[in-house]
This record gives sequence, C-alpha cells and structure tokens, in this order.
Amino acid sequence: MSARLESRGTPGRILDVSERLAQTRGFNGFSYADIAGELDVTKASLHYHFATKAVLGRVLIARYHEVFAGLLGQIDASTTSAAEKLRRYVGLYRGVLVNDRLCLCGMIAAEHATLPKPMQGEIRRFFTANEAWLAAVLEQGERDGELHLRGTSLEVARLLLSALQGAMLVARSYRSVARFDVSAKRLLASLAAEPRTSRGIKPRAR
Amino acid sequence: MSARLESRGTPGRILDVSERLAQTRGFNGFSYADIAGELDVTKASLHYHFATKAVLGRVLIARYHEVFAGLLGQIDASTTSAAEKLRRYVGLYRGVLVNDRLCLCGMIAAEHATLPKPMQGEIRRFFTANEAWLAAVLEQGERDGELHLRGTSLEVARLLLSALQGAMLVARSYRSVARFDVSAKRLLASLAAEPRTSRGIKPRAR
DNA sequence: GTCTATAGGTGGATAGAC
DNA sequence: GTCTATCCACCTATAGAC
Repeated sequence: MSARLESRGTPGRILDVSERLAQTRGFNGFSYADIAGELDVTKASLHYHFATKAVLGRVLIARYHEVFAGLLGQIDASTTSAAEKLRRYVGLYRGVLVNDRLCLCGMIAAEHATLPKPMQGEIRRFFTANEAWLAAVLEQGERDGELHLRGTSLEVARLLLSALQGAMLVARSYRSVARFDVSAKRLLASLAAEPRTSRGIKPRAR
Repeated sequence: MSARLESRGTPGRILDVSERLAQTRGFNGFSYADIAGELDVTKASLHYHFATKAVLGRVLIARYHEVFAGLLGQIDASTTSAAEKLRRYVGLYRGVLVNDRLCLCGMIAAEHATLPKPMQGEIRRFFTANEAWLAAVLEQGERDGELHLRGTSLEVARLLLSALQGAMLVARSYRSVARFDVSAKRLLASLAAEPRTSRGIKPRAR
C-alpha cells in the first residue's frame, strides 16, 4: 500500500491526492479546491474528470478495494504459512499508518451517516471482502496446525479486522506506530497454536 | 451512557444536541445551524454560550470524559468480579452503538488531523484514562485468578480499547449490533483464565 | 481538457437592538 | 440571553470560451 507508485494521467493523479486527503482528513475534510491547489489545475477541470464529489468518492473506494485485493493476491501467491500471511496483512495496515493515514474505508466508515448511499455500500463490500480473505487464511492456519481459533473463522476474522482498524485509529491519535505494533502483536499471539509462546506466533519455518 | 437524562439549562441542551450530532456525523459533520434548528434558537445565541466551535468541542469532550469516568466509578463501586466489570464496560460501548453512535472520542479521533490542538490532547487524555482503568481491572482479574493475560496489563488494556473502538466503527457500517457483540464476546473470552468453549480442553503444545 | 467566471448555498463568527 | 442582520470565506457545481 505504501509502496504503490504514483499514478500517471490526470484522473489517476486526482485520485492519488484525493486518497491521501481522505485518509488523513476524512472524505468531508477536503475539497476540490484542496486537490486543485496541489495539482495546479482548476476546480472546473476536476469536475470534468469527476462530475460530483459523490462520484469521486465511489471511484476512490473502488480503486482502493481493487488495489488492496491485488495485494492480498500477492500475499497468497508468495506465502505459504498462514501465520506469515497474517503478519503481512498487518504489515499492509502498518504501512498506511506510518504515513499518518488510516485505512480509507475505516476512515470513511466513521463518516458513514454523512455519505451518499452508494459509498456506504462500497465500504461494506471492502470490509466483507477482507473478512472473507482473513477467514480463509485462518482456516488454512488451523488445518495446518499453525493457528488455534477459539471461534468460527468468520467471527475471528471480523474481530481481527475490527481490532486492526481500531488500533490504527487510536495509535494515530498518539502519533505512535509502536502502539499499533503492540496491539497487532498481541492479536496475532492470541491466535497462535502454542499458548506458551507469548512472544508471537510460532516461528516461521526456514 | 445511553441512560443519561437530558440536561437542563441552555448550555446543557446545546451540549446534548452537539454530542449526538458529533457521535453520529462527526465533529466536522454538523454546524451551529444544525444545533440551532433542533433547539429553536438562533446561531447567534449559540455563540453567546460557546464563542467558537473549538470551544464547544473542548467542552464537549471534557463533559463526555467526566460522565464516562463517573460511570466507571459506578462499575467499580457496585461490582467485585473483574470479568463482570469488563462485561459492564463493554455494555457502555454497546449502549452507545445501539443509538447509532460511536464513542465521541473514537469518532473525533478519526478527524484528528482537522481538529484544533486542544481537542487532540483531550482525546488522548480520554483514551489514556480508559486504558488505565482497564489495566487496573485486568490486574485485579489476574490476581483473583479470573483472567489470564498474555502480556502486560497495559498492553492488553490498549488492545481492548482499540478493538472495541474498531468493533463499533465496523459494526455501525452494517447497522449490526450483533457484529459488535460477537467481537466483544471473543475479546473477553480470550482473557478468560480457563477457556470453557465447547472444545473443552485447554489447548496444548503439539 | 483546461481555463475564467460565476452561481447558489452554507460554514463560523460578529455587531448591535431589545 | 436572545434576537435580526450581516460579513466573508469557502463549498460544490455549472456555463461557456479557448
């Protein structure tokens, strides 16, 4: 997430700036004027590419979701251990937080009541997709004897997603990535198959 | 939290309305005009009681913190079991969520970057106070053999606070209190000294 | 595709009468 | 303490020239 290159083309650059502003200030916390100022174009020009802010918001979430899904695919493709997948998943969130951002969808979820209906639906889709991916990883981990779930995979996945979103929210208030790290570590540790290792998940196979 | 009576007096009523609006729409999601409309007074009248919105925000958080601290005091005074204290703490959050609100400070934390500095500090104070209360309860629970922490009490307290904030955030996107309940239940279960799930036997190292 | 110019609305905030 | 009236900055959005 943090390593993604800058987009080329005007629409892509508009989305890049909007995304950063939305993740730091919220969807209602930035304006077309803010984007225009950063890109040295006029507000009218922005309206040519994204007719209304509601449209911009929907495209923003759709692209975010798409990119995120791609990253999860990369994790799946290059990682075998479920515990390691989870660590890399946490790493994605961490990469967002170190840039003083929140997850786009976590941030926008806070503004839920003020959003156009289509955006609300897109956010749920993002959450649901994340929960499904996490649930699959958790099930794999349990099958492999690497993880021990104390509930259904979906329940644990939902707790995991919620807890990470909350950990980012609170940690950012303190400007402390360390706070996030500690909470994330405890979360993963609670899923480890061997309760005696309080330091983290089972060491990865080398 | 959910059972608190309406305040008397104009300043109190202004704060009541502002609090609800801030918890549902965010601090940047409501205006003096919104408050004025609900209370049938003019914007000018609001400015008499709270000169600027920044002042209103600070008083809002201060009052919220005060009331919340009072509720924690009530829990301490009327509950002996640490596990039961935690359940009642979770109940406070639940009571907020069923009214389609988020914790005032969780909500405002999302808007962190757009807030006046004094408000940012007040939010951290609220979080820190919650963490301290939780840590004390957790320590009591471990002493009593009721809870088993897999980390320092402060670390676990921080995870607990973050996870509950996140659980509210996500659950509200789905308008589903059940989602919150499940996550909260799993969280508390992970702290129980003896897991009494249907799986029965304490997990052992393989 | 990008610009200038502007419409029409709402934001927080103030002056001064009552 | 509450009102009317107003200021000015900013918001989203559009019309029309280039």
